[in-house]
Amino acid sequence: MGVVANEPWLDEDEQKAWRSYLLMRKTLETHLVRHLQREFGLSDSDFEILVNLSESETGRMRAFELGEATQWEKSRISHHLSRMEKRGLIRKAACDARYPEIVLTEQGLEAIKACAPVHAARVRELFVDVLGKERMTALGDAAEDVLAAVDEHQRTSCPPEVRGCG
Amino acid sequence: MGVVANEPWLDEDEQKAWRSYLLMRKTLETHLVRHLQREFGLSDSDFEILVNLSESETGRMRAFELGEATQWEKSRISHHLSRMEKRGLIRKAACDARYPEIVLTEQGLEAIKACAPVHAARVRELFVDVLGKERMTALGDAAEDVLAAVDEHQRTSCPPEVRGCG
DNA sequence: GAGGGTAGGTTGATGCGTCAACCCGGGCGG
DNA sequence: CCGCCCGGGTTGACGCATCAACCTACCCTC
Repeated sequence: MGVVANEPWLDEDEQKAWRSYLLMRKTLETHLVRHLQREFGLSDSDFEILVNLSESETGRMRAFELGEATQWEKSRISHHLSRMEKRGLIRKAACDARYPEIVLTEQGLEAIKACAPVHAARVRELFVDVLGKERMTALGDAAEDVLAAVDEHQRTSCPPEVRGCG
Repeated sequence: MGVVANEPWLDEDEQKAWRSYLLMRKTLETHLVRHLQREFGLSDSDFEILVNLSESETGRMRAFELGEATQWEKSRISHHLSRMEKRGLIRKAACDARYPEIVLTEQGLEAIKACAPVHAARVRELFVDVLGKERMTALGDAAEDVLAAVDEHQRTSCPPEVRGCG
């Protein structure tokens, strides 16, 4: 039907690059996530939480700190922490008499210690080493620029209540 | 706890670039998806199907062709097409006496015609123009390299039954 | 000290993505 | 003809992500 092809809102090169990016992004993520899941029984969300907890001084954080760190919505945090608690990866410790702290359990610590190096090696093999030092830095910078643009776009062209979570 | 920080499986620069990439990827996607959803009531999955259908000669494709085009699992295709049919964006036409063809409805066509230019403009603003011609091409090339590496990795280090969908 | 606002968190509904299991018809070896 | 596999497709169950609504302790102001 050529709805898009006949009115190229992105020109050919732009389309090509954009679609390559989309494909890479999806393929790489799917691949990494699948491995994490099959080898360690962890989802990428589990991994993200565990990384953040394990990087903290004490292995304990408030839920909303995790929210800031991960940029997730609070309800997502809440839901996911519940699931992780059921599986014994974390535990909620009521110390503040109000807001529980999220504590990394022994099991959670084992899990992250086991899978992090494997995961990192895979990231290195499939991304870091493929791109090489220079393109990595370039990509990092590019990412910052895009992030800035999105932030700007959020601030200027969205009514505040549309901006969402953060 | 410094589990990760003390044993840097990626060095500092690598981490920084990788995490910038992750953040950009998520932020950009969330932003685009949210707009698509709020302004047109379309999910990114809807959009992807509609783009593919609308780019075909006839506006009709077999489900498995859509599967190839999108790289989705067959069950995902099936589920999603059902949902889209319920909403009147597509329709299943039984022409082959066995496998139905997926047909773009009038409504589906309207939807994609309405949202594609807006979406493309946003992609341009937040991505294409931010990066500029050169970095775009560089990124496109980089994406191809990463894709190749993942393909390679799938072929070599995964047992065939783990490789998944396609 | 009563009312309102707000930040942190929970809950439920709904849509999406994946996995495993199944269905079904066509091709093929015996 | 029977049994088998295989490709295309559907289904159900489950975990995940988002949205909207709600709860609640604290703070502020009057």
